[in-house]
Amino acid sequence: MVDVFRALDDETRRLVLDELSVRDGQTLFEICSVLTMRHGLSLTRQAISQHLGVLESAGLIVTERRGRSKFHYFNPEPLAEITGRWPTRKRTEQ
Amino acid sequence: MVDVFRALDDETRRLVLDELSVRDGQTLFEICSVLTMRHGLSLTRQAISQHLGVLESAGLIVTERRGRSKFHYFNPEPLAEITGRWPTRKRTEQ
DNA sequence: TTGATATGCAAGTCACCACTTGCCTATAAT
DNA sequence: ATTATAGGCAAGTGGTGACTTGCATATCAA
Repeated sequence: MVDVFRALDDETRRLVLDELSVRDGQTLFEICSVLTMRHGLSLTRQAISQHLGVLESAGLIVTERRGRSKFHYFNPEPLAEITGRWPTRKRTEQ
Repeated sequence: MVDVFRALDDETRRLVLDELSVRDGQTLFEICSVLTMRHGLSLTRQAISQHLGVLESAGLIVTERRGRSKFHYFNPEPLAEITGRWPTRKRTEQ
């Protein structure tokens, strides 16, 4: 089990969420190629797969398997743990 | 320079922000004692000091020195980098 | 000035995380 | 059946982050 803060503390994982926000439901191979093409990342498929595992463990993505493909969907719900924990604007000075 | 995601990836630092949200402008010693008393942490003063340094480097706290005391204030502005990066609710299915 | 208070700096240790490598499983196509 | 595609598992490595320890600096009180 990985918490949302740990999951977000990695630029590669944040880029994965960016790309799923643009186009939801991509496969591992699609995510690999888009990270390579659009962000210049040169990571192995296994590295990306491990990142997806972390994101799924934190609840930030949910997956659906069809045949030999596995589709990944962005789930923003865990982000509420961050937005709800602290006030977002400065309190009035006392 | 530490980014906001790195800074938040530590429960001790998150607790510091919690406590500053409750009572802003505490000194290092005050933060140490409140973490010990209310959260059962047994960390050295130096450990807490390093955490405060990380939070300040990320812009999440600002400090003000008066005499031999240094007061720490919570600054939530960097949190906007998180809340603004991804949609907070699930997109309508296509 | 002497001592106590509040904080800072720097080196060292330990554990964890990101990444790679190598091999394996399952589904689909020919 | 054989081959290719899509993904999974596990061990090993390198680097970094959290924490401690020891010493130093600065401010205030007596």
